[in-house]
Amino acid sequence: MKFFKVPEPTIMRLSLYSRILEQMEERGIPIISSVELGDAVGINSGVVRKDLSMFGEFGVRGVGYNVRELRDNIRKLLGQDRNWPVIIVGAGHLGSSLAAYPGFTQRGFNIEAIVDSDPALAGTTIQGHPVIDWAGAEQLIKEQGVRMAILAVPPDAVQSVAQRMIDLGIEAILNFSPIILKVPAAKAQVQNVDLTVFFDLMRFTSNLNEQEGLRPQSSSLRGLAVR
Amino acid sequence: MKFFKVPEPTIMRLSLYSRILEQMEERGIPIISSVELGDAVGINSGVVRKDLSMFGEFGVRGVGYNVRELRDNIRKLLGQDRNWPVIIVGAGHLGSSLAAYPGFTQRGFNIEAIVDSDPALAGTTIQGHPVIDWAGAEQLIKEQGVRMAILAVPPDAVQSVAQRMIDLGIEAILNFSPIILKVPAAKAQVQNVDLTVFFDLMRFTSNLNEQEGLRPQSSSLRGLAVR
DNA sequence: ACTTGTGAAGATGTTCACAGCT
DNA sequence: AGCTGTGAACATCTTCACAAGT
Repeated sequence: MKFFKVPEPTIMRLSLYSRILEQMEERGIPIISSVELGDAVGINSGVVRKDLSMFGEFGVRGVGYNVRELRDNIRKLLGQDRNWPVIIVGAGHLGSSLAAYPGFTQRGFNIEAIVDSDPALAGTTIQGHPVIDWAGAEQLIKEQGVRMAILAVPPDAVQSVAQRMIDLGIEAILNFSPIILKVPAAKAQVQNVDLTVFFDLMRFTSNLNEQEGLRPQSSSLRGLAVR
Repeated sequence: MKFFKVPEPTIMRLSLYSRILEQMEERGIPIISSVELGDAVGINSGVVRKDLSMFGEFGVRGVGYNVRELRDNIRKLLGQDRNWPVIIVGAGHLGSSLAAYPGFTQRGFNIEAIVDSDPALAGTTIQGHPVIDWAGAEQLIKEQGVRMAILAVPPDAVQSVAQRMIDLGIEAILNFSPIILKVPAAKAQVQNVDLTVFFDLMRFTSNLNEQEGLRPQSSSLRGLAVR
């Protein structure tokens, strides 16, 4: 098996392409060009072609890409064509909103359950997904071979919850709490998604714009020294 | 006023530093080195120094950085020291979970209200924040000078809601729906945060790991051609 | 005529290593 | 002795522009 390096930005864009292609297919559009796909996700067409050419030759010169075919290939690349059992930890607002998102199932994730330590919640359902306690989680993870966990728990609980999940055999963790979760790389993979960062990012530019008037957005930001 | 380019990753890391420093201060730690700060956010100390030196000379050679001083400077850089009135659009799960996040207020955002088109919700409160209708939103935005909006609405509503917000004078939009919101740059700034991308990113690596056994995570991913 | 796939050039971001200061 | 600030080397990602294919 021959592996090669793939830029992380490429994977993130594949995810975007995948959704655009889904929409194109629904609308019955058979062919799409790299320019159209690029416009749809807000990037240059060359990036699209580079990204795709990395994994194979999916297009036809002079024509474009077959929408369904490309979608299927990307789905396969991202693993969207298979069923991934997932467990959500934390039945609060964020956990619930993730559980409520329908695109989840469409994209190959299967929410097996939501784990919560509140005994009052165990046995209930949220958006049709059962809420279970830790004992139930242990059983479920073993039985269903769950490998991915989504952490939507309060910041102070993150580290211990992550450890507990790893002990139960979880291999990949997506952490939504505003805490940088660190776990020995050999134990499990962690992806931290810190929403507050996006707020700060947005504000940083607003803050500047205020000082020089609103301007066209550019990918490279500008700063202003403190003194 | 002298502006200079700042890498977007730098801003995102400043946001992380800011929280770590907050924690350090609470624990009464007076001084921190670039190595310690780097470890805390999981990066090389050189990056920390580069990031900070961009905005001024905050440290003391041979000593380190004064925690409180550095925190204050970063707060100022990111605009966390001022009060930013914000409006959340969409009183669903995601909107509610954002409204529930306490760190929001701590970090200089003031959630003025949650706008929702459901008439049954107008007049109620979510997490202490009033839910208002569009008429109320118009008034509030004008009166309070609200400039930032957080969109947590269903995908099909995003584009029209964004337009409506811009018409009401909103200058910065943080879009959480899995749709790439596009707005003329001169009208407003948009930051799209597509959560599904993170899921796909995580799965991509899991998908590969499965084929070659779990490995240490590395920042550069590897791929496998489709054919 | 049109659009892909891709090497090469360019831009951006990161790491290194050491001079400079306490 | 220790840690910052920073130029220079390096790595990574993006853009360009054109040959190749239909």
